[in-house]
Amino acid sequence: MPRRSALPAEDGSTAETPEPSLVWTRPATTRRAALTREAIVAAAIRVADAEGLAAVSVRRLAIELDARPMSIYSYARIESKEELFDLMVDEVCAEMLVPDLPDPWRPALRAVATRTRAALLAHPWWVELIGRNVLLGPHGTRYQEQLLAAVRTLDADPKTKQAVGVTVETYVVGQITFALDEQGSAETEHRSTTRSRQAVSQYQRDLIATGEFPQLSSVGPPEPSSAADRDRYFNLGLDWLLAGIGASLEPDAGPHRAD
Amino acid sequence: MPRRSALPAEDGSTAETPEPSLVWTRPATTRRAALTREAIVAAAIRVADAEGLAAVSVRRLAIELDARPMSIYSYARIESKEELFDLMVDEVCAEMLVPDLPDPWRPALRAVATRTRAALLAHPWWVELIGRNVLLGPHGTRYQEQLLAAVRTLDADPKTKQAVGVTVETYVVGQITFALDEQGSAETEHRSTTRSRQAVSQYQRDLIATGEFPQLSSVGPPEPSSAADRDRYFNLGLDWLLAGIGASLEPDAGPHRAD
DNA sequence: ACCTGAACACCGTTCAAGT
DNA sequence: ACCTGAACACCGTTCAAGT
Repeated sequence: MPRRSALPAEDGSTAETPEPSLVWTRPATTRRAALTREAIVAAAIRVADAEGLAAVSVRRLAIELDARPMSIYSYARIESKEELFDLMVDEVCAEMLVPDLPDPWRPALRAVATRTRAALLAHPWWVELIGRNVLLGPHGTRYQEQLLAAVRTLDADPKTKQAVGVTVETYVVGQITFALDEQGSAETEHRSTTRSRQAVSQYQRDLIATGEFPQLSSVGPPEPSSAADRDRYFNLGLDWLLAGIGASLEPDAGPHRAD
Repeated sequence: MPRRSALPAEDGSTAETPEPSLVWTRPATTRRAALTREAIVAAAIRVADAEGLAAVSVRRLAIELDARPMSIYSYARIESKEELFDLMVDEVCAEMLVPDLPDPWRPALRAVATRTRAALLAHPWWVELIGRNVLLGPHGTRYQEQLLAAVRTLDADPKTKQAVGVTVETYVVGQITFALDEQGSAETEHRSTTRSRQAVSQYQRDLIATGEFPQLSSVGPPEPSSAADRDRYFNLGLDWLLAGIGASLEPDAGPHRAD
């Protein structure tokens, strides 16, 4: 930032014209040039990851990028904040793409599910947005293509194969939704300071003590599960799902009919 | 509302004392008595169902209930808007309770899944909230109890049985998340006026035309599915899931091992 | 034409003042 | 003590004015 000394020469210097800066001291790119759509979306994702979706505001992004609020609209070329959310959703979809998708459908689906889950754990707010933002950006489309590619070796009609892909995707998103409770997402952590974990489990213990919850009391209070536990149960459910798909669509491998 | 005429008698009337109202003209219950927590939560759910979660604001509820904004806080006895969301989430959990849960785990899980799905289709915003609001209200706890009751006839250790319940719940929530795209939720409908369905499918068609999406182009563009279709695919995926669970946990009924 | 400052119509919540 | 009006510190977005 070149400073121009418009002050009267109190210090004895005689500089009254704007001091011409040397090319070396001048930044090669102006700040404006850095205010690209990519930078804006990246900043939004950074804020959402760290502080939750609620912290993503046009004004906050402006501060983050050292710009004025309305510049966010003009430089990202968005017409509303919701369009910014569209861009954020699509960006995360890029992270869900598996570099080398195996050919057989089981490992392929497992790879997609694992990578999708990793991306969603890193960007928990995605789940909140996907309910209202359709998956149709370039990366979202690529993700759908990947899902179809994963099931292409299955011997079934296209509609059914698509249903398999969607079912697996669906399972991952659902798992994440509940995993977020226990994991320490930005919002969850904030909540736990407000109403202490202790008060919460005390309340649940009191409820169970009424005797109205025989199943819950026999299992005991739901203890917080570790990350390793959650991985294990995620894979267990995925096993069940893939086994069921295999049993229904590849009856030669072990015929079993659902009731 | 009894009016007291404190105005000077410009109209010639001589009423300077507060006119005593007849008992018949006085409302039996004051408006304040109607401003209960139940009424506030019900109004919030009504607004969220009709116009989406974003339309639920303290000020809006005040208007809806003919009260002042801060009265919402005092009468619902909430300390923040987020606590109102907690109450809304728990209220919907009540709708997920199945009146007569069958004993065998398959029909029981099917009944829970179906009813959960119906509740979520009626209150799409629930999914948006559940990511950050733990299920620990009285009805939420009752729902967890129901999930455990549904799997109690399964021959497996408690942890595994719990995983079965969570997996099914997870599947339902995931399905809803994606179903909302296609169904006409409040927000989605608003969106479709902003960016026309036509522009959207045109964009996707152009993307596919690039040839980068061999799978998608062979399946054809994703046509909007009917409600009946969505029911069918929901049940299809649920069949796969239940079949997989059965095959893994009841190997006597048809041994099949997942790879 | 593209960019943006000021203004508008909202928010949730604090807090002091009312009863 | 309980309730609430006014005020505060934010929002997203419009629009007219700047360049």
